[in-house]
Amino acid sequence: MDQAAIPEIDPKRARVLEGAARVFLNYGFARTTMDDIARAAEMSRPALYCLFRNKTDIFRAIALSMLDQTVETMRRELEGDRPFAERMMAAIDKSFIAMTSLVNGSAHGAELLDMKNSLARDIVISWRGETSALLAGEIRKEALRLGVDLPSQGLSAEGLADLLLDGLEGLKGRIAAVDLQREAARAIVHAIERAIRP
Amino acid sequence: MDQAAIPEIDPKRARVLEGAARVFLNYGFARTTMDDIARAAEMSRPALYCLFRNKTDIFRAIALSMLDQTVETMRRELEGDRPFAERMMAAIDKSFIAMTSLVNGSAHGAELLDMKNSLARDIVISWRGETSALLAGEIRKEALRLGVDLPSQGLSAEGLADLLLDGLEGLKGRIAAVDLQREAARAIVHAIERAIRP
DNA sequence: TATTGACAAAATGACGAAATTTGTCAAGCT
DNA sequence: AGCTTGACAAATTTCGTCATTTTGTCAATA
Repeated sequence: MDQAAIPEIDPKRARVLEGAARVFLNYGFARTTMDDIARAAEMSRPALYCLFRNKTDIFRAIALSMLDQTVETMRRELEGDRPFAERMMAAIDKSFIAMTSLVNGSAHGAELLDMKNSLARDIVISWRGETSALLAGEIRKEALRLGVDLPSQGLSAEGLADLLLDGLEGLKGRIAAVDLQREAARAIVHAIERAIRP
Repeated sequence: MDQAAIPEIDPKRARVLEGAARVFLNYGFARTTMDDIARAAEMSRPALYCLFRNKTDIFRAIALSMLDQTVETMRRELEGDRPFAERMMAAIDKSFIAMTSLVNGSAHGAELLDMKNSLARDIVISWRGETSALLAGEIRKEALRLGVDLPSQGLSAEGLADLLLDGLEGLKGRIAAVDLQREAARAIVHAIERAIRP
């Protein structure tokens, strides 16, 4: 929390991150120069180096910021006492699907996802862990509400959360239309719901 | 069936495919020359051109052959009247997990998987469709045996098969050890089994 | 103190020459 | 005949070099 919050509250850093994200999405990582980023953030190029060590760090900061925001959104949408499937779908829709559609609409979105697998691999792995734990907690809570002891049924909340995330990852690559993605996601949530019922 | 069988029965083509697969796994697609392949297949380079049009065709033929073999194996393992989960796990283990461990052990396995997404994209898509249909059929059969009407429960056999395949794809990337892969796969199958129960 | 213009070092791009690889022969072997 | 081969031109890749761009870090400035 602390490590993520301190850089976030600096408005200059935020300006760079927003501008850089725009440029990255339009030109891709390799084709954007620090000068592009400086102009997008309305400051001189050297000033960037007071805020970030280099281009890679900016990219990683963007990834961290977006993924943190995703987790935050997901956590918020999971609150409340609406039915399990409804909360899960809202969380998925507002975080996971929203993020992919943002990236899909842009020219170099795919390239940036590749970058996440190399330049920001550790950040993505950590995000995956957080998200998985968050969803697993929700699944565990729902099982408890239903009076089901998952382990004794040969199930694990973590395993089901991973299944959900892998399923979302898979459908993201296979289905282009957002509404069909939502529909497929709903099917996955429903399958999990049925798996954990008494 | 016919289209796949005709090239398979030619022993010379098979020799090329075996040799080329070895070389591709060691050096990657870009770094292997037709001469490498010819030597691995113990024939002269021009002779290759009597059997395949170019290097890409050889690669695609390897992909087609391996994936066809995977489907065949899966179909065979799904036969018989053993319990649902047992047959599913055997099918997954002998086809999907076996193939990934082959690729994982080799130097340029990852690169070749990338190639499958570009040079042989259509073949992989077709394989995915076949495999999905095969697994969906099995799921549908099991639901029928249990007297469960999937659509009326908000489930679809195809959706569950896709969930299974996406889950396998995901765990393949996340888990290195084969026995842990098997364990995670078993958890997915078990979740599906519970989802379709009455 | 935050920002800038300027500067050296490093990275990238361009481009012609050299070398390798490819695809296709006609000729040779069984 | 049928299959294989060495040889050859075309295409592609690699290499070495140099010009340009980009990066990261100053001291100077407002």
